Amino acid sequence: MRTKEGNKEQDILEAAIKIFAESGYHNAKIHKIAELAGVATGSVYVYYENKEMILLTIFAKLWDKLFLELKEIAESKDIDAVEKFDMMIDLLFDTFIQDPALAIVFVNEQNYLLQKSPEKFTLYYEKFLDLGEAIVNEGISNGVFNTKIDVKMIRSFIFGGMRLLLHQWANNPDSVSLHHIRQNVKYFCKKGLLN
Amino acid sequence: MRTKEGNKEQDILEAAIKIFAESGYHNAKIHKIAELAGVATGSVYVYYENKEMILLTIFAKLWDKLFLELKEIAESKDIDAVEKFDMMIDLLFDTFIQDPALAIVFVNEQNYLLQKSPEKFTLYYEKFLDLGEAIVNEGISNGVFNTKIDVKMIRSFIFGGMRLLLHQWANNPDSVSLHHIRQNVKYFCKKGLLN
DNA sequence: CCCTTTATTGAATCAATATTCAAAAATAAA
DNA sequence: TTTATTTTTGAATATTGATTCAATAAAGGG
Repeated sequence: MRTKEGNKEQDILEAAIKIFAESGYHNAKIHKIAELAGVATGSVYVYYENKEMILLTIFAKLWDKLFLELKEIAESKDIDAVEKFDMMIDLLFDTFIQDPALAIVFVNEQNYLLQKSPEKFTLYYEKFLDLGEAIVNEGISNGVFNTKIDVKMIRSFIFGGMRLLLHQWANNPDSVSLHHIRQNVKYFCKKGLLN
Repeated sequence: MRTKEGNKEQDILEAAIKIFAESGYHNAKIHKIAELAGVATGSVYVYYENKEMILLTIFAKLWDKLFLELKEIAESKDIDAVEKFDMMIDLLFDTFIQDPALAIVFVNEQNYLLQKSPEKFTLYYEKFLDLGEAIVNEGISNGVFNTKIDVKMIRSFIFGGMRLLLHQWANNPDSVSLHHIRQNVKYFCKKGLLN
């Protein structure tokens, strides 16, 4: 009997995020991922069925985390909608500030996956956006947010805007502080949403 | 002497937009583009150096058009900043409403090109965003737009938000009217921007 | 210390497709 | 017509890189 040394599954995933971020999914070579992870090329296939499964795993874990944390926020009884909205923005920024490479992969490859195998994760993605929508709707019911706005649309708009800013930041983290971006986004969105 | 029949260069470009939209750039096959354009595989290479040049040409033409038209708007003396802002949003929506496939390619492949050969077209892209920024700055000088906002940031935010909405619409044009999207975007942004 | 089991390896395979190019076809001028 | 020139063709080539798998290594139980 031989036992597994270290956590190659995780090592490979982390290496893949870096390589995908650097070269883009389609130009990323499996042997480069293996090299960075410190394993043999073949080992990658012991842990992941194929290249696409690696990408899928990255996204599944990310959306899972985001969904669970936003759920916590959305369901909290003693926080008002405006505050929840703030926390949602923070959640996204905080998630990516810890891993710029993940932010790049997220922005660049999300559309590809959505096109390639929607059934596999449209679910998570939609569930997350639905929670965001619920928060805004709560604000509307309570009379703090504007009723003139189509919430489904604005949730996508805000999400798209944040995505682009995150991407720019992740590609060049020194050019602007994420804190500054975050402040502006919150200010702009709340001004747009509030009565 | 033999003369060219029709306009294969254009036919190929139009076919490429459709195929890229449908399969994504990386999964698009040259022979499929040729087939749709009604030419032989080899003919594609008579008109375009390689696959990437086709994509580059699509973007160059698009950005060129957008830049020139926004320039017209931005430089006009007898339109105020708020109206110019409106027209800018309209310009983007009008461009893509005529060609949903182009909208999909635009959203999906822009980041790839930006990463692959920034030098080749960062220029156009930046020039367009700069014009948008100038419009907002004009509104600030005239006291109609809010000074608390970082214009460079918000121009990206708005652009990113519109991009995502366009993408959703282009993938499923019947689900929402682009007119409705446009109204909401204008309303939300102006509320966010105005004093 | 051997044996069995499981983990790891990486060179060889193999499929996919972008690109090339020699041949064929079409046109216009002579 | 014939010829010269340019366009078009699509089968053949060449490359690349994902995936496989037989061989090797390590670990634990007996």
